[in-house]
Amino acid sequence: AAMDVVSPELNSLLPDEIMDTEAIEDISHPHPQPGGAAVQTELSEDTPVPMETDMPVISESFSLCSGSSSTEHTRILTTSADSTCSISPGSPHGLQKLTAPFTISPANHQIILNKVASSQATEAARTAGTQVIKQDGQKLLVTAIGKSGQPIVLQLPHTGNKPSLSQAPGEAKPQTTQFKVLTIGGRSELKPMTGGAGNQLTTLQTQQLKAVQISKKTPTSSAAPIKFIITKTVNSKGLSSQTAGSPVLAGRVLTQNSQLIPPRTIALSEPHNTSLQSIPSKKIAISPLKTPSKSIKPVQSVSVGGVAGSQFKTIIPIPSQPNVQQIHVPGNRFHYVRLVTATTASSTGQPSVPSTSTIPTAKPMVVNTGAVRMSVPIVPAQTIKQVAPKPLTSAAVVATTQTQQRLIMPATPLPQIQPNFTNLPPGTVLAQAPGGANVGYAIVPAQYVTQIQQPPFVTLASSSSFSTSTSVQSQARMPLNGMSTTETAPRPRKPCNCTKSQCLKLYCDCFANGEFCNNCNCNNCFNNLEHETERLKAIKTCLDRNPEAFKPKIGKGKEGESDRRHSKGCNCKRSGCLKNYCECYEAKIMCSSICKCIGCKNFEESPERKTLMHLADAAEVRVQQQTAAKTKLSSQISDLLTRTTPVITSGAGRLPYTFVTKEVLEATCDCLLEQAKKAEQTHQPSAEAERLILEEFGHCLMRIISAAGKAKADC
DNA sequence: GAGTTTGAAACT
DNA sequence: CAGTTTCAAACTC
Repeated sequence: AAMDVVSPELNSLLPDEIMDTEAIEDISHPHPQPGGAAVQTELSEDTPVPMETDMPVISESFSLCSGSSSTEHTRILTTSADSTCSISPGSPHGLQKLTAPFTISPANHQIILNKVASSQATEAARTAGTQVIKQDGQKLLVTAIGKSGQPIVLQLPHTGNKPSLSQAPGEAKPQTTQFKVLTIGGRSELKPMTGGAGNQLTTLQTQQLKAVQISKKTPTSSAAPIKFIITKTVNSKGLSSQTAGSPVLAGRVLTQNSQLIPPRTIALSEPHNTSLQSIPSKKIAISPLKTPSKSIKPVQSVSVGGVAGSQFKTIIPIPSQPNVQQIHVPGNRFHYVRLVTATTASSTGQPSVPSTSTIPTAKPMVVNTGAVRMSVPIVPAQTIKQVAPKPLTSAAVVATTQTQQRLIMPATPLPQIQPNFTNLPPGTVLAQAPGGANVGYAIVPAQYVTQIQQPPFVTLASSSSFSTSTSVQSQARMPLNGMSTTETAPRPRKPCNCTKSQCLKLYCDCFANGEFCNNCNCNNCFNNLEHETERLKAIKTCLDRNPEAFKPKIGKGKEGESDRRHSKGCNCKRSGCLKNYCECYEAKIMCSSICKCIGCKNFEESPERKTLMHLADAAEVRVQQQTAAKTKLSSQISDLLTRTTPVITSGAGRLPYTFVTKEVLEATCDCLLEQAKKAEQTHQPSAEAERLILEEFGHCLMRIISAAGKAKADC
């Protein structure tokens, strides 16, 4: 039996947000079959999954079905329960279906879906740019790496066969794993998989890397959590030779044939030697997203089932920037990145071999969690300040391939800290596997990106930073026109000025928002990677005090955004709730019945409030007008200079003739006339006179040229 | 920019 | 849970 990548305890504690942001599709069995384990998702425990549905089993093969049209942006991932994918009877954890909304960029068409049992495999795959998930000894590796139009390679190792993940590519042990190579038009090819050097990624260096990670959480009661991660990787040109040169351990990654035409239908079969039972129907939670992202086009979606049911569709907008894909999770202001590091299969007795030893180089892997609106800006790499390089064994880096943004997600566990995961702020390493396995969950805020400079080690993912507008600050900055700031240009968080709290208390806005301090003016700041331990302790303390500490204060009301209100209400006494001291006012929302404020004027009919709002509106308009005027003026000046100023920057510099102004011309003429008079007065012959005049003219020209050169030098 | 005011967070 | 203190942002001058 393979070790759980994520312990059941930890898994059960994982917050919904994590799943949401990961675009994890959960499949649960609504009607547990006799002899078959009921599939229950973690989300089903206490969180309704709106998109759950029953899915009939269509085939006995795990299949990925893409859209029928090559130009179609919507693709469907279909998994049906069969002997290979269903749970064996009596198995406490039954994962039968994998439904994963993920984006498949038309340009890359790379999908990596891994289910691997061993830690080495996990690490290896992770290093190789894949995500590994194991299920009870079963290994499922679906990997699609290649150029556009290349097939998706899926590998499904046998349950009984443990991958020798630590082995070098060349010494891969023969395995009876079978995988199905999916090609365009549904053309598939089933091949035996024997890990080896031949199974390597060979096209990584020339392609963009994107990944969508989809995992499934198992119910708390499940003894063996099952997680699926579907990763779509698109090689990025930015990927260095490191990536290219990194062999996939145990040969779990197959070389793509770049000559294939764009895939349309993807079918993945997963033969198993286990006596798994097929499940007639599945309850599939396609998307934990409570609300689909707005304004999404083009859209790529993955759904479970052979039918491209819209109800299963998770709409994932594809941003113009291939590497920027974000997930908008309403109600969540953080974006989460799950880090699943390798675990040691204790039950199997498989020796724990440091996977890193066999990994020649770190391989950046981008996990696209889907496009989202952003309210937390991703700071360009140039602004990266704090760097906390971590050993390869203790840190993972999430990176975007193009913007060079990286997230370090420290996987170093902090056993003594077991906070309420639901309320953990970003950047928190959630837990360590009970068995000592190195399992880390990291909730990483977008701003985390700014913490990292070096692209260390295992780069996992992601441009998926996002933040919904539910945070107090985001809402507070919502423009008066009602348009969310998340729709506009991202605005950097205000730097804090903490002096005594070490930025480890909720006094600090950065900390309170689950962000690291970045470009702040704080003193003795501990809210950074260098003080990971202290920060985690502080988080725990805050959560002990208030489990909701890191949740947005402004929750959506019953009727949606128009009815937002403060979760606790304010307690203002002297501000009349019409100053930014008031959290309600700051969030641009009315005080509600739960507020305990005194002398509140922040209600709908309040004349003071209306006046204030009008003033603010006017001020806003004024600022906008001024800004526009400045912009216009600047543009005009620039244009004027461009048109009136002669070419200066050309290779030869400003041309001398540009200095022949009217005055210069007159002076030159005067000089020439003076020379003519002089020649006349001295009774010079006409030829000599002409010579003198021409000579003077030459002198004038020289002077002009000299002046031009001097002027140029001065510039 | 220094000082004051304010209310949430932290503490008792 | 209430009262007090601490804290950093908001605000004023």
